[in-house]
Amino acid sequence: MIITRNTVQREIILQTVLNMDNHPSADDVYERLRNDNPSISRATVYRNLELLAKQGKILHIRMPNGADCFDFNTSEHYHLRCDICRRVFDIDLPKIPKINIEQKKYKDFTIEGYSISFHGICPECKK
Amino acid sequence: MIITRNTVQREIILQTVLNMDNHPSADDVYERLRNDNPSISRATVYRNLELLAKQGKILHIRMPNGADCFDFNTSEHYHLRCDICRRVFDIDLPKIPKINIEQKKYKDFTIEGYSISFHGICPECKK
DNA sequence: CTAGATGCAAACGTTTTGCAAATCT
DNA sequence: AGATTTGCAAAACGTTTGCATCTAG
Repeated sequence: MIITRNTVQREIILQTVLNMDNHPSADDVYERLRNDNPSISRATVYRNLELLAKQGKILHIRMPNGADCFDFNTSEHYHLRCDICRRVFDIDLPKIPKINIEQKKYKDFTIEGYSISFHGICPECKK
Repeated sequence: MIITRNTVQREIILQTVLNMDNHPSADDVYERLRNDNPSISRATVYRNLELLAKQGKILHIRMPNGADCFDFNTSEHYHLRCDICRRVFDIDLPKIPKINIEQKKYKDFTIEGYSISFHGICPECKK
C-alpha cells in the first residue's frame, strides 16, 4: 500500500483521464487540463499519472516508438498505434491467449510484467 | 525491395551487430565501432541499423521504457529488460502461443506487426 | 510539525533531421 | 551524372530530476 495524500491536483488529473476516451499521453492530459487549471505543472501530471497507475486506478500503457499513454479502462486489452497519425486505438483480439508466465518465474529471473502492442494503419489513414 | 548501395559504413555496422551477442542499443553499437572507426557518425549508425532491420538482416527490438535494441538473432523470440540494470536478455517462453492476427486484419485496421516485451529483475540484480 | 506533494526550469536519454559534402553505381 | 549516403550539429521528443516552497494530515 502506497501512502498518499489527497491533493486537488491528483484528483483533477484522475478525473481528466476518466473523461478522456481516447488514449491520452501524459502530455495530452496536461494539455487538456491547462485550460481550466493553468497552474498545474507538467511534472505533476507525469508524477501523478504514474502514481495513479500504480494504485490501479488507471492503466499505464507502455508503448515502444512513441509516448506512453493512459487509459481509464483498466481491464486487460491491447492497443495499436497507427504508424501514420500516431494515434492509439483499442484492439480486441479475442484470439490472444493469456500469456502464461508460470509463477512469474523464468530461470532465475523474476518477471514483473509484460506488454504487448501492435502497430499498423488505422482506417482513416488508409484513405 | 529496397534499393541500397553498399557502403563501407553499412557493412561495418552489420558486422559489428553480428559480433555482439548481447542486445546492443544503437548507442552500444556506436560505442563499439568508435575505437576502430572513429569517423562513423552516430546518425549513420541509427540510419543503418533501421535499414538493416528493414532488410531482415538483423532484428529491431522495440522496447518501451528505454532504448530499442538490435539482435543478430532474427528468429522470433522474446526479451526482458531488467528494471535495475536495464540490460536486455533473451527469454524463451515456450508457453507463448503464436499470436494469431488473422490475415493481418482487424476491423478496418491493417496490422503491420506487434511487439511483446517483458520486464523484471535479472539474476545478478537479485543478489 | 513534517513527510509528502507541487511548480519551475533545467537536464536527461534516445532518436530524428536539415543540410552541404562525399560516394556509389 | 544523379540519386543515395554520409558527417555534423542542432533539434525534437518524451520523461525525469533537483530544489525551494507549499500543504495535507
